[in-house]
Amino acid sequence: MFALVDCNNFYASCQRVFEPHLIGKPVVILSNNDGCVIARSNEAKVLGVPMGAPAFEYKKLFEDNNVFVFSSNYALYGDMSSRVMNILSTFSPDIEVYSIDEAFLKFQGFEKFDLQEYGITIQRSVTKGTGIPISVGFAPTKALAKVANKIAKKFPEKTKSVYIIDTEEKRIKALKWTKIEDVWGIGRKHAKRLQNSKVTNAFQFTQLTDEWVRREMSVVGLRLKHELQGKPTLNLEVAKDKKMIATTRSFDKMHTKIEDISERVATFTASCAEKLRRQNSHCNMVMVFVHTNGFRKDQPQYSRNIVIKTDFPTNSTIELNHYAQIGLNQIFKEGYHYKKAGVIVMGLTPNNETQLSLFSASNPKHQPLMSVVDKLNKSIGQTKVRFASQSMGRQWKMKQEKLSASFTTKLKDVIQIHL
DNA sequence: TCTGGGGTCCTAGGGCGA
DNA sequence: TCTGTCGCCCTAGGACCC
Repeated sequence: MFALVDCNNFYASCQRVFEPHLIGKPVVILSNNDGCVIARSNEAKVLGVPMGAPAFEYKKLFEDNNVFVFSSNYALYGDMSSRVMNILSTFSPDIEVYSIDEAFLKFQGFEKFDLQEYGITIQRSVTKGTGIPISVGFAPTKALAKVANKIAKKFPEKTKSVYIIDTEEKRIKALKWTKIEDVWGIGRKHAKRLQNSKVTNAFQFTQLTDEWVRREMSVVGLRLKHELQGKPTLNLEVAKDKKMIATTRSFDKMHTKIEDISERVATFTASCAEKLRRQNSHCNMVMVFVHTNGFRKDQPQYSRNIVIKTDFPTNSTIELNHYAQIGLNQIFKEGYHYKKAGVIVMGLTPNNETQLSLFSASNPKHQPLMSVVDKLNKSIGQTKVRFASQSMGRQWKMKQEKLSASFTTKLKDVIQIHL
């Protein structure tokens, strides 16, 4: 049996833990730059705030309905997430942290257990330990556990937020209830294609022939079909090193000069390099991209990316920025209003497995320098130590007008209780 | 005026050596 | 020497996830 544990409206719930007056009120969380809505409480969903809604379009609705609006606070969410995962890992040795707010747990040898009771115990422990409400779905496969979880979340009173698919009858009933576009692994494109073929729920999907599914949706679709039929094809995944690392941002306003973009690219590269070193990896490719604002149909559009191969594997900020700037210079075109840029490092290898180059090598002085920079930034606060290519004078600030305190990760933000 | 960010996996098609 | 075939590797693009 697998269980999928999912935190309810995770970001909104994190805010509520420290501001309990928000319970029962509509709450939304905005993306970086306070751009779009990326999380909503149930009350906000009822008001008709869709996922991904541009914040400026809904400003009036927020004001009219006293919606509490927050900028995203990843320090808080990340810390709360690890607390939830720590508690979950006490219930099964086999756990896959699937995302910031979800985890799969595997239960082998639990046949004699009353899973409904066990699920409720899990749920109470997490809520008691963190204040975050969760839903639990049990089923013989991961895809069915996702379905079970959705039912638990949709009918909290009836299910006590725990639902188990453990009979053929329950499986078929659950699949008939699940709309095809809500199935895990079926995105917009496939949902549309399936609907055109008169497949509107998950049960109908499982009735398609293997050949059709294989042809139209590749082995990924076929695996999903088998999973929904109750035949396990997916197991828990072990945490692996990343295969690429990206830092990309939209700008608060549009930029036309290469000096401005160049500074941003230097900062993004520094961030990628720092993440690389944290993962104990080197990379041998750097991709740089720039975009104009696709929403401004009145302006000329331009977007390009370029991949630069490094001469040797490296994780030095200085060396990587050298390549990133070469890339930027090749793709930057005058006369456009740029809204977004990013740096992605690829071709990652662990530090101890890097391929040496015959003719050139990473500057040996960089390693100790980088480790000092990382240490300093860790002890005195992120990005306090910067490279000259990252402008010191100018303040690039993300729009974060509604940022809450970092209640669990900054000493000065810890809530004080005076007795 | 204002529309996020960071990932993974799979397939098709071309280059290339055996 | 020329040609066909196979398999491997790489890349671009598409689809998906949160």
